[in-house]
Amino acid sequence: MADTEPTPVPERKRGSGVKMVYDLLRDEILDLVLPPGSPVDEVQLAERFKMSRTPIREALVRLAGEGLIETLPNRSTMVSNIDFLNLHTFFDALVLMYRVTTRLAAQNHRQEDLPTIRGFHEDYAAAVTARDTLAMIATNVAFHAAIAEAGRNPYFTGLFRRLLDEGRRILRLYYQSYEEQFPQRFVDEHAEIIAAIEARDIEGADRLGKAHAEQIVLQVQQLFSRNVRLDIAL
Amino acid sequence: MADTEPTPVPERKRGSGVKMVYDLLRDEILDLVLPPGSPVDEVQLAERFKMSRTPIREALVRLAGEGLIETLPNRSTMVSNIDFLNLHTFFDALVLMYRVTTRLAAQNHRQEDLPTIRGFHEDYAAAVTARDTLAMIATNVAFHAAIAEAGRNPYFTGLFRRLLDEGRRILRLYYQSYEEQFPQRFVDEHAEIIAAIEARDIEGADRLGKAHAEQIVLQVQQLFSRNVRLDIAL
DNA sequence: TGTATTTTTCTTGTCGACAAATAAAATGCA
DNA sequence: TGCATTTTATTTGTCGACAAGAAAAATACA
Repeated sequence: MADTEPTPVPERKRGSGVKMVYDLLRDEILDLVLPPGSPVDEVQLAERFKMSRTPIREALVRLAGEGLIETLPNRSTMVSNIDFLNLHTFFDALVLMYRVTTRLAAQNHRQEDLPTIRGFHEDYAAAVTARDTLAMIATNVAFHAAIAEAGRNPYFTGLFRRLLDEGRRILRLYYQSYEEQFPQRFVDEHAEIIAAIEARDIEGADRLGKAHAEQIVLQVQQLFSRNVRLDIAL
Repeated sequence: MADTEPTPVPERKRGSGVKMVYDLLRDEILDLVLPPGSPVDEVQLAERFKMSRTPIREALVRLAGEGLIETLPNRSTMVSNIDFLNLHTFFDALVLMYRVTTRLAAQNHRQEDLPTIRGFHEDYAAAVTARDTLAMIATNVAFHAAIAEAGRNPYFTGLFRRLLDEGRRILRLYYQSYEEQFPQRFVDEHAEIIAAIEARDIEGADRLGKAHAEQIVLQVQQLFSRNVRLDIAL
């Protein structure tokens, strides 16, 4: 319980510690290695990373700023809970950002954006044929994040990135249960989206982005209600 | 130049220092007391607030997380610049958030939200008749922030708040020039928006929110181009 | 035994000092 | 004078230690 990692690195450069701790904790939170509610102890982290509490603290402040952890004053810090009761607000925001970023990509993308997007599209297709669920999640996120970048609106990409993070956490929670859940259909939809972006078909991209997002949300909701039903059945 | 404030408070409680510094710096940045590009010196702030660098630093990390300041590693920290070249991305995001939050308010508000919204509406009307420009900016922000809260989607309200902050900074920059710029018309539109929300007219609220936002953006853009033209003329 | 009160423990919040990195200033040299 | 090099100055990054606050444990008392 004390050493969760086999001593990452004993030596590092000035200024790199914060980012390292931030990135690693963020990954562990989003991958549910640190499940919601887990205590986050500064001293323990300081020992684990072989540094003083100061840079640890700075990383925690940043994580708290993004809502990934919560601090009870003078008492403790823990990984934020997933607000299952208000998941609909999450889905609303997610669908809108899918739409808007896809739309803006059709409007604002440059030629050099397309190879990147196509690359992730192919990675996703490969993950689907390999039935590698975790790779599907990761490449799907990368695909849509790349589209958002091509849309070139930092306000939207910022929110979208946070939403995708939270989605990653939620999907991890159920990733055992969805075999076949991200099917070939999504690969085809991705291809359509790319075509609309490339053709600068703004309304088409908007429509496809929305429909695609709603499909994904529907899948997750079904997954969700199925699991709840299982819980109740026991 | 050294003491910008007449010694705020020499005594304070454990844990309150960070929030105090954060709030004060945030206000000074948004009110352009600290204009874009201003250096933000940790030691100077520590002296000014009579505390050590540690809580100052934490406040700065949070401000950096919201993009209000920028840190050059190992060198200096300064107030973020306003990205005039990409203002359209700001306007796009602002209009969409106006729309969405108004729409969601019509859908999700509770009875107890309306008095608050009406209160800010009246404050704004009073500021208009008094021709108090700064009060107009402040109450307009409060009015729309209250509507967003009534929409009850923390993802949208979070982004909206940041956009309104940035707008506050931009408007401050030109606040000398716009007399009569927020006219009676906006008061009437606010009243229409309230009516649509109360009637739970979702599509109507959406439409009004969008139109209202576009009007505001238009005003700001006109203000902007007029000032640019002045600069060029000189 | 049950409850109020004191003590202890544990975690965070703050501090002052030092180290590292960068830019600016000073110096050397042709 | 012009340029490369060394030195200094300034600012941030990190550290270890201590203090404060809150919960948990221990104690006192009816």
